[in-house]
Amino acid sequence: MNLDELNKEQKEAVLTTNGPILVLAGAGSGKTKVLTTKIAYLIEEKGISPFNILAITFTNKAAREMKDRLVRLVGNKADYSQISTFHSFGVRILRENAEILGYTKTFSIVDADDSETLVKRILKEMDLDPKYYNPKNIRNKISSSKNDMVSSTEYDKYAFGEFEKVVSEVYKRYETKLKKSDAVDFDDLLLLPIKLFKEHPDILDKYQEKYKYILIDEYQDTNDAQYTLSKMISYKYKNICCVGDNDQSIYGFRGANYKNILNFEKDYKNAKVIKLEQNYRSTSTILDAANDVISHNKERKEKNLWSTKGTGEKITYYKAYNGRDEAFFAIREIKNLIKKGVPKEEIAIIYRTHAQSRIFEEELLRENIPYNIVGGTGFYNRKEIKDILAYLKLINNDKDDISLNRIINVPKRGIGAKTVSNIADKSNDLNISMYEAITTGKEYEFKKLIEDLKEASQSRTITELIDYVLDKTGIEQEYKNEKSIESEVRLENLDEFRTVAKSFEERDGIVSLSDFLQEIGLSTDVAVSDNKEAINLMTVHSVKGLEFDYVFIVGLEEGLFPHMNALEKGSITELEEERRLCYVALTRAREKLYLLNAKVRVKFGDETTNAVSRFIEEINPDLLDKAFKEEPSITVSEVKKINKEDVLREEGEVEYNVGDNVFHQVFGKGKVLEVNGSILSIAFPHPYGIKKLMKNHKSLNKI
DNA sequence: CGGCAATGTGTTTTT
DNA sequence: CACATTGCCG
Repeated sequence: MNLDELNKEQKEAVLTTNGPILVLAGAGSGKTKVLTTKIAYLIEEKGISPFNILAITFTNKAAREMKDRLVRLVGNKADYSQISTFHSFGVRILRENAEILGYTKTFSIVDADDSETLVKRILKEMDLDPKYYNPKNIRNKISSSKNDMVSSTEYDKYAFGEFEKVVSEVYKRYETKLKKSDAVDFDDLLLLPIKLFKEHPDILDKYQEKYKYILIDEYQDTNDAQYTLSKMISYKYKNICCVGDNDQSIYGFRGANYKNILNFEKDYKNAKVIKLEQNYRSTSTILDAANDVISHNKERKEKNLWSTKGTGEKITYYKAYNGRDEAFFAIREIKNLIKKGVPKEEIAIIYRTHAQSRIFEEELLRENIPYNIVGGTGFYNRKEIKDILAYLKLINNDKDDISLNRIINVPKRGIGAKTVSNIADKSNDLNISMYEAITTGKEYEFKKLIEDLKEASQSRTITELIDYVLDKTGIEQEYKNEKSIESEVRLENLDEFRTVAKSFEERDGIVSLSDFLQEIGLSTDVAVSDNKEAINLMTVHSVKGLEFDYVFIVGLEEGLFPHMNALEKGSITELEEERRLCYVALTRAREKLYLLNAKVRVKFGDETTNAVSRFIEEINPDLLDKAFKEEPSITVSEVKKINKEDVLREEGEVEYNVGDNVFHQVFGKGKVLEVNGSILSIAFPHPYGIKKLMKNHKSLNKI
């Protein structure tokens, strides 16, 4: 095997196959390359069976990427290694040992939405006002307790205040209901394997023998449960290779503890520590900017990341007037890049929150530029998809009260809230599932329908079953009758769902319903529709581990990036996580970075003025090339004042007529082209062009 | 029970 | 703004 492409440290990381090793790898220092080469080396040179290798990543996207790269190195053998996220690894263990833990093999997985719905139902049962006891908040508390491995019984011991007592009771009921439904949540996928291993050392031993070689990517993002799990599996042979970078720790919100990476040497005696400090990815301009930003974090180990790639182009910084202008600028630049021959897949737009994607999507659609979008108001969050999934889940596991509740009256079949709550009461009293509790009435018709679907599922493939369900339940007919654009889209989505199921079947041969449900239960995006030759849109969290030649980071404003919630709490920890997030974003680019923000942004329906992100101000101005006319910049404290004032005139409305000359605070002199109610179209000199503005806006005056 | 209108409420990030 | 929840009426 040819290792000539690796530098000295990378080579050492690959060749050290036995014993614990920690690779502290700066951004772009080739850590994925080290991991994939190392797996290939184990298989090809050390004769290790691919079955004995476990590689863990943090997102589905990263797992897919790693698998693809490994296939390129060793061919289809790669399929025999377990390369997945912690959660899908957990599903596998659970599937193989379900009965021992008191579940069946066809257990359901509830996602974050379902689990919030469950919390709401419990609050209703307890007669508590969800306005005071916020369901989302309570769900988060339960989830983070689980991630810290605090059980409901333990939580109760330390629940003192009135609110915490309630959380404790909800937590207890939540666990009972899940168990009764033969269902697990995302956190259980980590906790139950740990429980299994604690209670059954013989089973743990089996897995330790199976997974003799363990590799974990993004180790700085492990939470307590993941940390414990990886320690357990690797305990016997200690052939564990963890790769990470504390400057890229961005999952604090879900309990990640970057100290795990610092404790590695304590946990594994005589661990070898290797530092990768040469960056192969980015130009020095990009790297300098990233270093400028991250150096403002106090809680960090100094690191010396260097590049030999040359200076490259300056970073383009564009301060837009509003979100639309920001998108215009980005798309105009992207069109130029494409014209110059840059492949579309080498361009990415990255943002802090999903909500920002829409305006870029609109402009890309308008310009006919193909794009992929990762995550977001995902496919699996659409109503019609959740409905068909709930049917499939109930067919697969009739104890699944969560799914039953969702679809017992979808499409409408005259079963109202009262009936449902009667069924729920009965099921609680007799300690049976809601499905079992149904014996009479219209709901019995529903039960007969499900019985028929179950019967049908025995002799059908998933795709055939989906068609059968859509037909028998009347879901498809309902949308067909509706004949609106909305219902057309829903029908298209259902078609897409068929395609997803089909590609599963084609990949794995015949798939069992529970395998199918358990696998897609963990995916937030539709991997199948990822097309090449398209530009990429995603959040900073999803972009980690990826790289592109041209990267546009948008929405660099105080309140958005860094996000308001981190600022409001005034906690340094959270601000520093935002900064690491920015570091991750900046270091994705190989050739050129574009930093964008908007002065005015629509939020909750009305306009707010944002100050420039502190992260831009932390970058040495010599690295920036400003693509806008300089005007007095707004400081953070000034914006606080502006936001309190109303930007619109309250009285003395000004009348505008076509041809009027106006002056705008930002765009300067202009001429009114069109008056349409309270909206004016005004021509401004280059580079602003024609803008639509509100006639009562304070920034606009008649001259 | 279902439909509609009024009212309220909220947006980080992922598995 | 967009969506969820509540309240009222047929």
